[in-house]
Amino acid sequence: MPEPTFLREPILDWYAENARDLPWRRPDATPWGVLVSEIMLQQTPVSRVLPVWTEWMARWPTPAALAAEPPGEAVRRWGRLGYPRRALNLHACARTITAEHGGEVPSDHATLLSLPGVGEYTAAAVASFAFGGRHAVLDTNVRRVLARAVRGEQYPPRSTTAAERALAEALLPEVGAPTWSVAVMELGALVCTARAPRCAACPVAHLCRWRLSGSPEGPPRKGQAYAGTDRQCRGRLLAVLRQAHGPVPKQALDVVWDDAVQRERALDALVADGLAEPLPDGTYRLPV
DNA sequence: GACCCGTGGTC
DNA sequence: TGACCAAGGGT
Repeated sequence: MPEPTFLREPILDWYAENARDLPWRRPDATPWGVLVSEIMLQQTPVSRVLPVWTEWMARWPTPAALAAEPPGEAVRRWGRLGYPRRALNLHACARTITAEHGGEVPSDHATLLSLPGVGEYTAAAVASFAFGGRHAVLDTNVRRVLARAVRGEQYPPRSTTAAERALAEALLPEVGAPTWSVAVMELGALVCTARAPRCAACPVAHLCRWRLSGSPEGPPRKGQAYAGTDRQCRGRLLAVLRQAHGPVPKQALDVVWDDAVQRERALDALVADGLAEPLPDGTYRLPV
């Protein structure tokens, strides 16, 4: 395997020339802005996050501002970003930060990790990008770049392994770790893409082990079915609650999904997740 | 580790 | 056209 540190210079030079100008990367971005961006970006493309993030920052520039709202308002303003529990998580983050951390986003990895919806990746990303900390940032982009360039595989393992963490830590420079991390992520997002990698534009194509071995196709990976699932049903039901500006009669929910058994199960799950609230009169609304 | 959780774009 | 994919996390 190529000495992994050989990757650093070319990738950092490439990033200096090709980095996108994203608002949460600007010098005036706050730790809160970074945290909001990282949670919005979970499994969600940048292009869809941009307008929602901008609205959130204008409306709720601090954790305290969001904490003052009912959780349902966060869900409503989440729009169609998907995985709406993230909106609830962000709202809970805001209340915890306001109540227990003096209104300031915590800077250390362990405390970040204790916040709802903040896992290993997000804690490392916020500690790095908002506070300059030195942490291995292993997202799907980084994992794919390292799998190809170093391990010679088309795709990384399905779940993160100890070997991947060890490699990411070994690559982390003593100085400038956050820039290195965002540079690898950017390379994965713009060049070393999952489907049709643009190897002609890649600064490390000449030492990419996967490329050098002929870019062999790995086994096909099964995607998740969606049509007809509870997830799709939940999405339809929640869309009705989001669009309404008050309680909606149950009949308004019934008309968006035919299968009554599945519909009731999904609605119960939304209530259990705190995304919907049943009222005594049989209507439903976003949580207050 | 397996499975669940939304949504829309892409080839 | 439908399968795959996108800065994951929780159970």
